[in-house]
Amino acid sequence: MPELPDVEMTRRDLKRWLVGAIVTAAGTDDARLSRPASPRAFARALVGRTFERIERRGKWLRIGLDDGGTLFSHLGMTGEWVRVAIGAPVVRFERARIDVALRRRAFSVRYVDARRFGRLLAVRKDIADWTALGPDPLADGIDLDRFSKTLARGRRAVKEILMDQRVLAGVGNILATEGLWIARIDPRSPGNALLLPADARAIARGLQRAITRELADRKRSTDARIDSFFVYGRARQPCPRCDAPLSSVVLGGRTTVFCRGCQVRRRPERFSLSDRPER
DNA sequence: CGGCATGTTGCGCA
DNA sequence: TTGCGCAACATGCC
Repeated sequence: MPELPDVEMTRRDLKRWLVGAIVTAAGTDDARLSRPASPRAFARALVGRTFERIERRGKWLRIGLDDGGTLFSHLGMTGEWVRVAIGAPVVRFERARIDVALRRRAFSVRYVDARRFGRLLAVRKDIADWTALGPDPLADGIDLDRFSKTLARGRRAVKEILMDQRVLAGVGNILATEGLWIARIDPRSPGNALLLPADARAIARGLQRAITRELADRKRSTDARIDSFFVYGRARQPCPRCDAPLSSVVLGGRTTVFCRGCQVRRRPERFSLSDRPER
């Protein structure tokens, strides 16, 4: 499920379901998801409380309670929130349950996560995972000047820089892949080879377009996933723009699809003029 | 059975 | 101190 657009859709669901709702029962038995808090702390923090607001930054959700407490949720790789009738049986891969009452209606919200890479913890102060996040491209926009400087500083491949949550919160493998294809920039290009303002601008626009596109897509169908991507998951298929067969490489441990035909690879300036005099 | 998966983290090493 | 490459995490699905 997870990446900025999915988490944003989840935030909208949870806002409708939970804001103003009072918790009548809650529980989890998964110490892994609630780490470093205890599973018992989850129920203790929630029961009797009212949800006041829900915010998203990157792939994290922060849900505020009426007593100043906070519930943090990260969907990991396979997490999602679903709403069911009160008293409904445990759903497949359910890891936590929150029963609530809202405007005289009672229902249950369940956290479901097959692989359990997600997080779900009730705490009384912000966690480092949240405070360390960089700006959110959707909520905060991308400050081109700052972004450009960040790119120029590193020699890591630009795609790895984009997926660094301290640089831009919420960009994952899909968004980085799609955004760079839209920007026509080779994901292997080192950041310090992308010094032109036009490069930062193209990447920022590519990411924004990828986010907007996926959001619109999520709104429509629930399951038309892969089909909506330009290049993600389409290695060896023709590039939708220039028809060249799409290539695949591994960057930062993640499969990366791109087009050798229309995504420009930038090389770093390896030598200054004084290092390599002409002769 | 083998390979891959939308994410994060910790470890060994340069 | 920083950065890099990777294995590991836990499980489903093709």
